[in-house]
Order: sequence, then C-alpha cells, then structure tokens
Amino acid sequence: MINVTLPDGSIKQYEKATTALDVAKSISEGLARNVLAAKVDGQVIDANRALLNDCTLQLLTWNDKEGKSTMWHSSAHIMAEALEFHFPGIKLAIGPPVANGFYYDIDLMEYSISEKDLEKIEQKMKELAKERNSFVRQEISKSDAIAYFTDKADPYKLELLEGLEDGTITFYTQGNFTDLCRGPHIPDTGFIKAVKLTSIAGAYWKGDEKNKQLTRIYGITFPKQAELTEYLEKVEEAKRRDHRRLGKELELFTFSQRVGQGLPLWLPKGAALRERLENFLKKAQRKGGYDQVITPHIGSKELYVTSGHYAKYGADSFQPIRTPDEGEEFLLKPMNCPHHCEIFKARPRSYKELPVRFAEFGTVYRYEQSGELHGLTRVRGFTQDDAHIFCSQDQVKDEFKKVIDLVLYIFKTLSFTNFKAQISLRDKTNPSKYIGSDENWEKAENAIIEAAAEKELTTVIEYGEAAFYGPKLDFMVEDALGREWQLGTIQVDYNLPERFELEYTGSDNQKHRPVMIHRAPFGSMERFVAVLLEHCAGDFPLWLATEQYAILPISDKYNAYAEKLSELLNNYDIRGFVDDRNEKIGKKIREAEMKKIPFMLIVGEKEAENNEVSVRQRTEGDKGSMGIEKFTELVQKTIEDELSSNV
RNA sequence: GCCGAUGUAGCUCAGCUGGCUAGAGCAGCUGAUUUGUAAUCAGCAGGUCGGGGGUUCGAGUCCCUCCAUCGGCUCCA
Repeated sequence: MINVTLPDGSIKQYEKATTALDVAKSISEGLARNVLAAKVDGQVIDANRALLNDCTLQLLTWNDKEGKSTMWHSSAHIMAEALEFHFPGIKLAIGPPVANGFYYDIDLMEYSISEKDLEKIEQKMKELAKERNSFVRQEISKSDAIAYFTDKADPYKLELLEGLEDGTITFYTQGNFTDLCRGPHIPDTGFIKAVKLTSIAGAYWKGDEKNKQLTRIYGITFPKQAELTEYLEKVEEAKRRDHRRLGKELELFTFSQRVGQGLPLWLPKGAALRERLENFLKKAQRKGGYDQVITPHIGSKELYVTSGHYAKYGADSFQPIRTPDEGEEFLLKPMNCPHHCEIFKARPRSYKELPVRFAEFGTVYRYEQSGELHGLTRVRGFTQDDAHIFCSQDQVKDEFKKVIDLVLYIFKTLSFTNFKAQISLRDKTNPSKYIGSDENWEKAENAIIEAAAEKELTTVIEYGEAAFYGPKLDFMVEDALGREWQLGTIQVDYNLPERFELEYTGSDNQKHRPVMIHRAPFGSMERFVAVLLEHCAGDFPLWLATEQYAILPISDKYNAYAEKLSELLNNYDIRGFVDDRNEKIGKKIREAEMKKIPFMLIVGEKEAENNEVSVRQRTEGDKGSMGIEKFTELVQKTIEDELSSNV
C-alpha cells in the first residue's frame, strides 16, 4: 500500500501501482472524466502512470495551467498525425504547447502549405480526436530510438536524440503516430472537442537564423466547442483594443509610406498626449534630482567607436552621414548615453556633486529589420525618456532603488498592475557577445539582484538577455493580444565609464571612476503610448484625455451660452470644445461617447436660465445639473485622485 | 532579413469562374430641420482598384516584380 496526500491535506491509502486516474475514480466518476494529467510530488506526469511510492498528488484538469498545456501538447501530436496523413514523408521537428495553444515545426519537403489547407487538417484532427486513441508511453533505448528515426529518415529527431542520454528516452504513441517525447500527455485523444489552427509561419530550426527555416503551424484546442467560441470572441475584443486601430480612430498618430516605414507621425492629439506624459515624468524627475539636458540628433562616428556601439551595430544601422569633408562621418544617434558621457566630461567632477543625473527626452534612430516593425511598439525613430545617473560605487544600490520607485510610481498612476519585472543577465557561455571585464559584470549583476530584492520586487531572471555593455532590470507589460513588450528599463553599467574614461575626484583627492545607471521608465514614448492605449482601450484617465469635456447645446439658440462656459473652463485649464453643429442632441451624445470624451455638458433652455450645466459622464450617464464651479471642482478632484499615488 | 497572408473612396467593406461609364454605409460638402441624454431628412462630391511591367479583343479580377501592411521566426544598443 502507498499513502497519497491530496491537496486538501487528506491522506488516502491505495494499492501500490495504482494510477492518478484510479484515485480520481475513487473520488468521483465525474472528476475522473476531466482529469488530463497529474502532479505527483510537484512533477507533472501522465494520469495513467503507476504510482509506486508515497506521494502528494494533485489531479490536473482543464482549470489548471498544467492541465491546459498537457492537452495542448497532446494536440500538437494529433496535428502531427493529421499532417502525416495528408502530407506523407514530411519531417517533424518539435511541437510544444505555448501560452495560448501549441505549434509544430515541420519540414514540408516537396510540399507547400497555405491557410486554405488548415481546414482539412482541422477536420482530420477532429476525426482523430473522436477515435479516442490512447496515448501510450514507452521507455526505449537510445539505439532503438535512433533505429526508429533512421528508418523514418527524420534528421531533426535524430539530432534531438544526440543530446539525450540513454535510459531517459521515451516515445509516445497515439493512433498511427509515434513521437520522441518526454510527455506527459492526456489519457486519450477524446478530450479534445474543438480545434482551431490559427496561423502558418516560418521558424528557424533550433531558433537559429543560420539553420534551415521550417514551417510552423499554430493551433489551439478546447474540451468544449463553447470555449472555442468564447476564445474567438476574446480575440475579436482584443483587436478592438489594438493601439494601431485606436490610434487611427482617435487621431493620435499615423504612418506614411513616403516618409518611410517605422517612422511615426504624431498628429496634434497624439502630440498633446505625449506632452502630457512628458510633463508628468519631468515633474517627478525634478523632484528626484534630475537635470534636463539636450543633445543633438547626430554624433561623430568616433563617439560610437569609443562606446563600442559601432563595432556591435554599425553594419546593421542607418549608415553614416557623410560631409563634404573627406573622411568625416556622423551617425544618426541610436542612443543617448555617449552624448551624456561627454556632458559628464565637460568639466572636472567632484564626489560632492554625485550622483549627477542627466535626463533627456532623446529621439533616436535604429534600423530595425523590416519584418520586425510593428505599429508604435517597434519603430525606427523613437523618443526615449532617457536619463543617465553617474554615481559612486557605494551610491549604486540606493540610486537603483530610487529608479525602481519612480517606475513603480508611474505604473501605479496609470494602473499597470499586470507587469513582470525581469532581470536580464549575461550568458556566461558566450562571452564574445559582451564587452567589459568579468569583475565589472559580476558587480553590476549583483547590484541589480540586491536592489530588486531589497525593494521586494518579484522578479524572473533571464540569462543571455543582458545588453552588451551591462545587465538590466526590465519591466514587461502585455499588449491586447498577449504579446510581451519591454517598457521601463534600468541598467547598471561599469563599462561605458571606462571606455569614456569618466572620473571624479574623491574626498581622498584621488581620481575615481563613476558607475553609470541607464534608465527609461516609459522605455520609449512610442511604445508606452501604444501599451497605454491598449491598456485603457483608448479611454484615458481624465488628466490625459485629449478633450475632457464637450459642451452640447440642445439647439443653436444656446451656442452663445455654451461658448461662454467654454471660455470659463479654459481659464481653469480644463480642455474641451463646444459641439455647435446643427445636429440633434442624441447624435452629439453618441459621437462624444465614441470619441471617448469623459464629460458631456448638455445645455438648453433650463441650464441657460439657471446658469447651470447638465453633466453626463461617459459610460455612466446623467449626473444631474450643477453650477459650472461645481463642475470644475469635480474635474479637479478627479484629476487629483488620479495623480496621487495613493489611488 | 526569412516564412505565410493581405492591399478597392478619409474609414469599414461589396465586386461570382476576366466582360457595359467600379458599388454601399459612415465621414466630408450644400440645403432643409431648431432639436432634451447613443445615429433627422434630402442632394452633391469623392477612386490612375498599392506602384511598375506582362498575358488578353478586354484586367479590380490571371502572371511577374517592387512597395507597404498583418501573423510569426530571427533580431532588439
């Protein structure tokens, strides 16, 4: 007998070699019908694997993240089976579950495939699901595994096998399909009731662009048809929040083929929005002891040779600008740090003035690959809310923590609660990607890890994601479609100060090298506006709204009264306009709602007589009549609440 | 850059297997209407069908090529 501890803490006794599925059945048949996999002592395994020892057991269903990913992993195998049915002889690479579904990378050999083929693959998958084929696990020796895939002539699986150790290799078989796979899988294919193949893409073998490009097919499956319908509705809703769509609708920005791809044009309303965000941050930075600086949009090539950026990115950047002077070359600035280093060097520095903090909304240009460009989130010309802090070694941690506070203040004010803090460190196995000594890297990485820990920030560590000159702490936020974007970033840098030979005089009258902290709480104005738009679906907080009110006269008899109110509100710095068109009030309201204007002030005979306005708040409806002073108070109070970080 | 797809009026879309002067709604303009909490009515104007080349008696529709956009991959100072 073995003791099985269930999540509620209860311990039950079972025969040795009982399965998780048997345990489920002993609890209820209904539960057993929903079990997709099992978590045994923290490890996810097949629900029909025998339990040999005392253990803790959690039954995984569709409601568990691991339950979903197990089903999607199995779905990838079923798709592979369907693909082999329709396209015999194709070579399979890998087919894992992902956040929203699964994919399989395949080498189509002589076949080609387009979206029109997806439907027939879906059909076959549904057929295979109905067959309720069991997933059968088999432990296999390395030599037998190699023999199997040699026979199948599958170079990808053979390459994967090279990296595996004999004795740890397993195959899974369902229906007519066997795959090299660690598992786990759902008990049988019958759990899958709805299938949707979503897209076809190219993907490099092992993620390396030097390798062959395979065909990747993405899909998603559900245990109920209704859930697929719900998922598709969610995708539609996400598209409505897409910043590219909202940016157009709200007239914030546009692109022009003639200006060039990836070069956003900010329209008046977008520029005004950006300015509000900039002023908000400038104010916070003034409090934080930053000094604004301004630097030119180009810099001599030598500047970037010194910084190391030219060696790293020169060939893949906008190429140097030449002048009539033979040999003289300038680069469009791809970052602001070298310029700021030169500002630090402009005169001798004393320890007494550290930390020095230079801030600039600096516009930079980077030649991003054409296939990478994406709305405002990935562009070729953008403005960083950049600053560089030059400080002594013993000030690093404290400065770093202050920057974390600044980022969190911004996120809180704009209610970005769903962010991920990621510590990006170097890949120690690939030192050629980085500049600087191991010692400097060690110091910088430790500073970040310690500062984040002291701020009690929940972080994930990613190796190999550091910048080439230093490690960083990035704040990642998801867009409407679940794609992750980096917004705020903080980087500790011991390398550029060395390359630029920055120094200050210490209290010991000796020269010392400062440490540099690069930071941008928004990341870039472009990306931040994009994510903000999707976050609030274009419905900005009052302090950011393009127009805070619209005065809607019932008829043009009241236009004069409306204009008078508008002037008054203007004196209070409240933004808005009078909709004096010859339209019915219903239409004016409808359009103001669609333009996402927070307050509508309706004025007619009654209001004009009593010197009042009838206030309608967007999405909330009629707020009743009030005097104009009371309305200004309402606006000011709302904004105050939005901007106080206690919200 | 690579794989796959898309490109018709300012916006959203229709235009069957190639066949009359390319359509609709919204937006715009003109006029009528003077309106009470999500669309008043009528009229007008608006398109070298992404650019270029080709096949054809005839191309928005078929082919080639370039450009841009979308979904991924790779990249992201």
